[in-house]
Amino acid sequence: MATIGDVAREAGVSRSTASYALSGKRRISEEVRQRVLAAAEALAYTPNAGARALATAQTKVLGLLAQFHEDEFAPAMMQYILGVTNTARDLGYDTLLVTEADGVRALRRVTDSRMVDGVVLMNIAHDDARLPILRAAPQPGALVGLPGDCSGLDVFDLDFEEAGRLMVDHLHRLGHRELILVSQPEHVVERGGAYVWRLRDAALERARQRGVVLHAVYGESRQPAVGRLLNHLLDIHPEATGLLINNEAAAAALPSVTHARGLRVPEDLSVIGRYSAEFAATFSLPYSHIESAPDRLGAMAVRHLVRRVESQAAHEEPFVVRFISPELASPGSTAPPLPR
Amino acid sequence: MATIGDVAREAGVSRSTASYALSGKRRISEEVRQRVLAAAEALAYTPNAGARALATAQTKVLGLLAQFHEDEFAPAMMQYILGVTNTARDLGYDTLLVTEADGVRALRRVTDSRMVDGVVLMNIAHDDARLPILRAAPQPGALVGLPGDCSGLDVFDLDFEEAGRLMVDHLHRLGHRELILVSQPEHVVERGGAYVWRLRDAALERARQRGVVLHAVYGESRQPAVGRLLNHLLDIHPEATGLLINNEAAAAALPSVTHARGLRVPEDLSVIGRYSAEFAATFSLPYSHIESAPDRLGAMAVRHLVRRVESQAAHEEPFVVRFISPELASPGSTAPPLPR
DNA sequence: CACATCTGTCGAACCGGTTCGAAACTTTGG
DNA sequence: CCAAAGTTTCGAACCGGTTCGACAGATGTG
Repeated sequence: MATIGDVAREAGVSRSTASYALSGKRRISEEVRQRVLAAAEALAYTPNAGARALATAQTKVLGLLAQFHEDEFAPAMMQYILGVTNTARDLGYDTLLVTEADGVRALRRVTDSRMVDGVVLMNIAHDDARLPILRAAPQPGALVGLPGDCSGLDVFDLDFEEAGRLMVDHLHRLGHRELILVSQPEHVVERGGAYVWRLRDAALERARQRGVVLHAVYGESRQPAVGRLLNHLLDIHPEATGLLINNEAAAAALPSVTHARGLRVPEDLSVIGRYSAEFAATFSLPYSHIESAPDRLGAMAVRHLVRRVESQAAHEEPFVVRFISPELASPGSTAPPLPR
Repeated sequence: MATIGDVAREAGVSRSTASYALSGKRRISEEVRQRVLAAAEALAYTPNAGARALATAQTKVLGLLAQFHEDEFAPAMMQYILGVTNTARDLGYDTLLVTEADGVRALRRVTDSRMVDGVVLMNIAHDDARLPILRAAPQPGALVGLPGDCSGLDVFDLDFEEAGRLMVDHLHRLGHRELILVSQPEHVVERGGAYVWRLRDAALERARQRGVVLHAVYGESRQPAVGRLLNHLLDIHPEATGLLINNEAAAAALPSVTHARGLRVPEDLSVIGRYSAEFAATFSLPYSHIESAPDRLGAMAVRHLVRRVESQAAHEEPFVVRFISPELASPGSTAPPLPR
């Protein structure tokens, strides 16, 4: 494999001249520059990433730290990952995907060894053990998900509170007065998945204000448990005319449940989910839903991260906590409740 | 951040002694070794990955090159990725996930710049443009998926031919004499997705041998097209008593179709799919299926790759093409056909 | 007691880039 | 025609590790 020394020799110049000719960081006469470029081309020269990283203290790699819990819904993760890798590449960065179970060790390893210029953290827990490490790390970081303490961090998330309010308001406006909210399983909350209670508590609050009855329950993450649960809920709340779903597995399972019960959506039951358009297409879910925009979130986090990595000025800027506003998409599964 | 020079100074030894004390590649007196270890601990020393890569010509990173086509079924990909990243980590490697649309450029970049010690290629096309690059690269590679020409490559895939035969044999043995096979959409084949015709052709051949009528058709990758197609197929082949599915989207859409038509599985229709257990659980599919074992395939590819990377001997070994034998899992959706 | 051997440590070179300061060569102006 | 200024290129140092050969001191042998 050709080194810059080989290129320099081939072009008949010194290594430094070759370097400057290729990087353009100093004026090099047009004639010499062309010779160097031709030599590089002829030798198929590509800079050695390790050597460059050592010299410039930049790796042009971002770390993406994800954690996969057995009981979580893996397909949804893919969209976040693609949002991150594609955006990173557009900005000239590659992505080191770390899925190690021990997130603290993983983060320490990639930052301490300087394998990455910055990191994106996913699956943020309310009291995430990785955050102290990140705050102490020399590289900047960006979170996708809201922790309890955002100090010293750039944070990006869907506005789950607003999502909860939006769901309730929309159905209240249509005339619904009794709703069911199916959240993620309880252990997701125990693990610190704050978005679950953020949406739920805001929805409950808004329901109270509007005089709407809202039954909020934890869901399940697997079949057949989640199907059983949905049936049970519809059994014990026969007066409920609307269903709010903050749980991918429950959304995916709902069509067969309504079908089996002979329920028409939206005539007999209005439904609003919270998931991505991609997810809706994959599972062919016909419900109105709050777009959770995983690709946009991943892209935002990376763009901010790269700005902080590259610009000395941005490095000093105050930290941001930015929420994507929830939007109600294709509202085809909600309607006024039928008079009883 | 502490360098090995800092550690050496702290311990009162030379840099080389510090290096040997930490790596154990030469005898160092116990007393000095302890001093160095203590100094490293005190300074929270972690080797700089770039410097080490430069010195050892090893990055301890593997490349994972995946390609995402708009019309493909993304959720299934996640299992392969996790199989690769987790196995890699167990063996001491991190994973660079590259999802760039231009796979050739991506592969060239990561290999030429020596960012990785080896690469795993996914989404292999029959005539994959990346393969010449890989064969010429200094790093070894492993494919997950079977290309037309395996020469000079380590290849790992499910035995799709055997899967096709297994499906036909199983239903033939139960007494079925007319079957439908729904494959991936035609454009997947056009793009070079050989596994589609490998399974189909083997199934057709075996059906011919057994005197079974097999209607093989291309499927669709999205709702509502795939649901329409399934209905249409059941309409025009009323005598068919078994359905073979080599198409994730079709498998996911089938329950609602059979339900709507009032078909009981397996009494009225026996069904065998080809997908992973993880996929089955996610979509709560109750069908007998051939396990496609994405995590095992990913793990196998990585283990072989790492062996080739690390062992001089393995580097010289002949290339392997290894197929995972298909296994029929939870055969609850097949039964003898009802007498008509 | 001289000499060979073994052990533990050090210095220097190397990996392949980047970058700074200075040297060599041109051009300009008095 | 010479000095000053500007342009272009070079040499050397540095980034942070690893590794080879050599050296010093301790140990063993005849």
